[in-house]
Amino acid sequence: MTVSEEEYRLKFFLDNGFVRRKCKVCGSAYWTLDRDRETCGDAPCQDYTFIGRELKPGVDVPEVRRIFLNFFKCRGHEVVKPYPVVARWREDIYLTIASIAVFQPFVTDGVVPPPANPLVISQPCIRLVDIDNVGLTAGRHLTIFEMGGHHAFNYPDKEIYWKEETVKLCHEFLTEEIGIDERTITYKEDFWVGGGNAGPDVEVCVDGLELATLVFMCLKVRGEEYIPMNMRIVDTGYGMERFAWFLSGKPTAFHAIYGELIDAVCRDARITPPDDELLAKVAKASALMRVERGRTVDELRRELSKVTKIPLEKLEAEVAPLERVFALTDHTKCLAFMLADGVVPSNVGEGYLARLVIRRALRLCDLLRLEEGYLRKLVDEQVKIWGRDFPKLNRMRKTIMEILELEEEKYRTSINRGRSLVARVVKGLKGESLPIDALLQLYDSHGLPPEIVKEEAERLGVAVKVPDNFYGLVAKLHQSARPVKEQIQYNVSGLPPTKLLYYEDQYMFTCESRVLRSDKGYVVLDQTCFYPRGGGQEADKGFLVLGSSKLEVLDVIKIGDVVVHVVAGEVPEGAVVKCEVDAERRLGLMRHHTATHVLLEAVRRVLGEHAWQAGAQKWPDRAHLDVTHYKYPDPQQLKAIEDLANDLVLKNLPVKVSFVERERAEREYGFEIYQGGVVPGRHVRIVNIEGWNVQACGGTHVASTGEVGLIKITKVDRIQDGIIRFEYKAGKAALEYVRELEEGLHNVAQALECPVEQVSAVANKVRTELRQLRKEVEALKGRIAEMALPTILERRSRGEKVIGVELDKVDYDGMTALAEKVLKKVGDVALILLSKQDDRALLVVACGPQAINAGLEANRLALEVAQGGKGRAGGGREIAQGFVEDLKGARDKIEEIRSKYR
RNA sequence: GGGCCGGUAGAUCAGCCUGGUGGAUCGCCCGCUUUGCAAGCGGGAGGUCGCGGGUUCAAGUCCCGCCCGGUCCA
Repeated sequence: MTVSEEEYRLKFFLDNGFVRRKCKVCGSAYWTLDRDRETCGDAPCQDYTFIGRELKPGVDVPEVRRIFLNFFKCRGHEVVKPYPVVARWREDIYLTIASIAVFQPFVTDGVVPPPANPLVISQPCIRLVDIDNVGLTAGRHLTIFEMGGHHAFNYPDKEIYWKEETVKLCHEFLTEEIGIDERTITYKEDFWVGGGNAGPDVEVCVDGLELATLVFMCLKVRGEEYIPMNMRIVDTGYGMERFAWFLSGKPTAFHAIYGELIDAVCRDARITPPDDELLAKVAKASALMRVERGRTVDELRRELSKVTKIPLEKLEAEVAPLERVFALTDHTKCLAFMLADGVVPSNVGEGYLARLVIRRALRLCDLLRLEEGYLRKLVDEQVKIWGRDFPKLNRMRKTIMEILELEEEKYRTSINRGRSLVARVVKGLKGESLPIDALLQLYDSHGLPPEIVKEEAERLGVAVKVPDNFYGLVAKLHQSARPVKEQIQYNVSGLPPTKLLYYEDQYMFTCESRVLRSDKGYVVLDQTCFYPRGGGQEADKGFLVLGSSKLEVLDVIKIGDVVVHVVAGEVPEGAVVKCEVDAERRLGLMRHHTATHVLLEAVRRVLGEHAWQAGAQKWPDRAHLDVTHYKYPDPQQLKAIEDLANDLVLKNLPVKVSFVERERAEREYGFEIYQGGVVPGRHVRIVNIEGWNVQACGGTHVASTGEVGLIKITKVDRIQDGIIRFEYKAGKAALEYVRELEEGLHNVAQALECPVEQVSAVANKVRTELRQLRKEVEALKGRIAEMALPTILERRSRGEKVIGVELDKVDYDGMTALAEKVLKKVGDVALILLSKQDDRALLVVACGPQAINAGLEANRLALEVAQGGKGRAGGGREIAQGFVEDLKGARDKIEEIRSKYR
């Protein structure tokens, strides 16, 4: 995208004596007051010149935040409270990655007005894409940071402010409020694309550090094209941590953000931090490094050594441990926020991201030789520090600690399992070094980081070469196309929105409607009381009645604003039909839907606020609810949940449904209303069980909780790590379920011939008896087989080398046991056993060592006998088995062999 | 959601590739030995080889489906 220079030729720049220059390093155009300036002022075109300057020594992040918010408040902006770091109102991203993310997509699409206009916010943001670089760049990269943003939303009919005012505000903030020399400020021209939107922007840099970006969002990205938006949005981002770093003049941002915590961790890890001079040198140089994804740490370190002329060994020894401390403090703050917002570690979704950060942090702890449980300790410190401004951290402290303890345990067992796995792989190794394939497999299948494998393998004396592009190779393993979801395609263009009668009266099961369109089994009406599949609720079934003909409704779907009835047949367009919803079925669905809201709240109250709905499905006779939680609930908790839910049913509270403006609903009830996922539109439908639970929900509900009837949890399952599924039944279906259980119990009692009260005792007795009997049978089989033993030994002492024995209804096990006993005593016989069954005879041939030497091999003999007896056989030289159908033929064959070896 | 790995004695695992008598170590029980001990010696108990189907004379082993666990990626 080429942007016209005019986009940046602001009156503000021209009036105040700014000149436009091109950076001699990167070639970017920028505006400056300093006519002698040669570079754009951003890293890596120049290094950091603010380190050690101490413009405002001792300033920290809360202080910067306060200054920032207050400045813009005084200039007409309303201060908006920060949103969660988990972006539950969005489907396209897991985490809040920028302050503007808070207002996407509904505000930026013009669907919903912003909470204030203009507004200012300091929003904690999490970005994990650069996690590898955290610590290496003196704090330019962080997983968690606060983005200060002043935003103005300009509508076609209402202008707040645009480029001129934005840059002016920024400039005033930097110079008047912060006290930066205006000649050191550069405004670099740039074009920004992200989140489906785009627009020109200027990067605001001072002394090598980009302090803010001012984006003028005015385009929508449609494939290859940019199309103008109706709205124009001022989207600014000021790095609070960067300001703190810049103002304090500390060697790294981590010192500015965490202060004494860095020293404390260094002490705990027994690290002597390098002096500030060395640190400053490294920090300045890090500004010049091209830090991109895909470049390895080793590579960067080598470059750093070259730039600073500090020997690589010195860097490794003195700087690397400190960088790990930086990364660890960063990761622990990130975890405190993620977990406080209710992320439960898992192998899927945002939970996986949490686990990723936890595992990296634990690995850092190990590298720093910090004791077990240190991660928890450090996160606890972070909760204390940041909980002052973000009270939710304190509220969730107990849950956070519990989760971290469980995760550390999992990590340790996983690593231990991994170590023994490495030992096994090494043992099976023929060559000297571990192949890359094995290394990849250990990581991909068992989560073993290559360094751990290397460490363990080298301890066992096997060399390991970890390729520089290791994680790239891992990525290669996962190149596969994703399957496309199947969906009914039906063109509804030209049709008016269907009037949704099920929202006007949830108990309306019949109505009269005009047929707007009918073809290929799809019928669209002007209005309907049929509920279409959606929000986890199954579609209604029933009939469309026209005169004497009844058309069965098989499915109902909603495409845009149009409800489409899937039927077996056609109705004439323009006709008026009577809709008849299967009322009994729909009532079942309503009970289960309301039961779901009731149960969800019970679950959250018992398990905690981190328990978020991760999915739900309602059928007429059952439902399930998936919830994020980190361990299997114990029986007391389950009982408490069930009790709580049923208490609420008995209270018979009204279930109130209303349409509310989105922003009002969010303000009044919080993001907890989006448990079932994001719902589109200006107005959201709010289902309110007063005093209990409020949800944004499009489903149909009963009018009061009493109508739900009994709620019975039927099964609790861990469907994924970090997600548990409750299956339950409500109303008549619950009764039916209990009845079935009762019937089943009676059947068991009858089968056991005991009273119902004693089934478990009797079942236990039967089980132990069965075990005993099985053993006894086993022993008896051996004994029966043994009975043939004296005869066999006697025949052998008479000189028989091939001994044929016929048994009756002895199975393979018994025959094998006998053979074993014989061969234990004498090694020079070939034993041919036949055991008569109903329609055939089993055959086992066993040969002792001397017999084998003499040419008597069990498998060969067995085959011969089987051939003679119309059977089949096979096996090894010592023992072989098979069967024969013709007993006489087998006997003859055995006789033949006997005579051969007499 | 997809890929990969695994499920065999109370625990950790071998056996599976190449089908033919289910094993090792620790733990447990009994006995011996020792002043004592996480010790030593001897003996013993302990298994629906995750579940179901198929192939085969024969399946822990091969094939298919399912369940459970782990792990990586989105």
